[in-house]
Amino acid sequence: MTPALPDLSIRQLDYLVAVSTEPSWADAAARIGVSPSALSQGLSELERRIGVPLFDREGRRRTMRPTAEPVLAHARQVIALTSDLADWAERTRTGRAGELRVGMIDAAAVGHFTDVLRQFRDDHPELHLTLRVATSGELLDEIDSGDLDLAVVVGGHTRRGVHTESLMNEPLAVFTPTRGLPRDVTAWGPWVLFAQGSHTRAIAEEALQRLGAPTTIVAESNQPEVLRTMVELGVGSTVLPVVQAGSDFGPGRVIAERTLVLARRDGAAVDPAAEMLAVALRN
Amino acid sequence: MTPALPDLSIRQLDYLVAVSTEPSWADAAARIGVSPSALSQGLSELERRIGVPLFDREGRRRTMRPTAEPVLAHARQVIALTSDLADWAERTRTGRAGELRVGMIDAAAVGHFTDVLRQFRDDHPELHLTLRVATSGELLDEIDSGDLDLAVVVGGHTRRGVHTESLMNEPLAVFTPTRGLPRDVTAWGPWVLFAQGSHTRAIAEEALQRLGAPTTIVAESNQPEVLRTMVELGVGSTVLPVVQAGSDFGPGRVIAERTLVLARRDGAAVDPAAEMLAVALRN
DNA sequence: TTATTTAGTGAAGTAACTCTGAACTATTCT
DNA sequence: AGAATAGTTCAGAGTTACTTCACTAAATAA
Repeated sequence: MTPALPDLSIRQLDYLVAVSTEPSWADAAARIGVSPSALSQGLSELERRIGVPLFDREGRRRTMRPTAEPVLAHARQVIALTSDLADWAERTRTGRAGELRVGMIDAAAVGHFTDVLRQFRDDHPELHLTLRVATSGELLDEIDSGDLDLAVVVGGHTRRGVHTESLMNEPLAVFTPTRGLPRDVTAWGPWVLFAQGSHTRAIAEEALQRLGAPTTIVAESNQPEVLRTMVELGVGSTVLPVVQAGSDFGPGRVIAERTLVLARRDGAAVDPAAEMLAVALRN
Repeated sequence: MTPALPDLSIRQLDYLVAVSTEPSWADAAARIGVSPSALSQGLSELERRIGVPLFDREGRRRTMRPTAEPVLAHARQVIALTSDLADWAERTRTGRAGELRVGMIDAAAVGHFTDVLRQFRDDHPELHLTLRVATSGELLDEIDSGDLDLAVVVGGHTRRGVHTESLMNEPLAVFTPTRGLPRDVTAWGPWVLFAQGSHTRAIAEEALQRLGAPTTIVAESNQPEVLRTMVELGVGSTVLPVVQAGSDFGPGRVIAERTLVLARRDGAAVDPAAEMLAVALRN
């Protein structure tokens, strides 16, 4: 059991330092921006709480007694520490300090938001920003567990405890081997698609079914690079976000769209840095 | 102009440390001796004043976010410092630390209060006690200027700004060369007395005049040792405090008394150590 | 000396803060 | 599902800290 500490406030300590620095108490009060009376009462209260006489009285005037030196030293030190803390807080508030853990699906990281990320890094050189690229599902898990502060993922997932906000709609298009896409929808395919379990895969399949196309799947991968290569090899057609199709294919036939959303932990404190990045991502 | 510091109180920092230490906030509140509600509100206030989010909300529960680590470190440090200060205050209050500057006239230092001083030194080994022996006038000047915390001097002086309190009455007696004191008062003398300006000298002269004795003065000194030697050499008689007469003379004839008083600077804060010594001096 | 200025304290009133207790909500345990 | 646990919010009361104003002691000017 610790012997109850005196409840000193920064303000009181500041009073003490002020009267030790300024020529008169009135000056000290003025510097702090408080009435002389408040200063007088505040110092009386400080003296009372510490329980050791700090001042001698010369008539109506009080002068700091030498005994009070340790208290003054304490005050200076605590004020210096608090000043450092205030600096830290200011830097954190303005995103110039701290850590920010961001997750993005590949299309966002190397497609839509590359420039935003680069700019943000430049604007906040002292901020320790880590970027993790993974699937929406993984990223959402990490948001949920608190391992990420913020993520850009494919919308449509519903995760308890994760708050999402729509960022943009992104077209998904069919890309075929160089010979082109048949007029007859039932002649489309076979398919090389994102792996089972991927939300984008589900959107693609659903769109194909809606159009009446066959959904024979001959290969799967979560890497768009792999899908593109397979298409080039003639293994089949694919459905990809336009931004990930590359320039080797034609413009592609848009058959659906997916939404990219900003995901944050529900109820997580609004990290100032995270909020700034969020603003940047919204354009 | 310093950028206004957040007015954090020790109490709030204590809250933060408590929740970081105890398994639950309820436990933390209990340890501090405050209601859970107060803890909750106090931490919200702390967060608000620092201006940086410190907690994440898991539903209704708040958990400290890693970002808050610097704040926690700050809190620990300030509390440690304050704890040291509280220790110092406690030691100062109980006279186990600090400095005490005492003045005494010779009769008090080596006569009446020798044992009190020795005892006090033993009781307060960590207290830095300095003893200055000088005349009442000099000591009172030093009390007045703040160079002494407390002094034992001869009463009857009136010094503006010095508060005195009677400690004891002390007999002054006539001591003569070994042949003894004449019956006839007018045959007394000549005298070897304390130096002009001494209050005791004035008391002695006044008493001799009142008795009708001649006041021829043949030698002066403020050192009782010198006066005694002169009496032994037959230069004359003296008037001394009984305690300073030594054992070479007879019991002496008491003709007056002087008062020893405790002198302290008027309006000076009551130094705890000084007060303890004052108590001891009063017996 | 007496008047004036200066520095600081004290009292009353008010605004801000901080506590308690009660009601309420989310989470966990059984 | 129901009970127990943990923590929050709200309202009200008590405390604290500030401002203004009146006052006193000391220093300075006349």
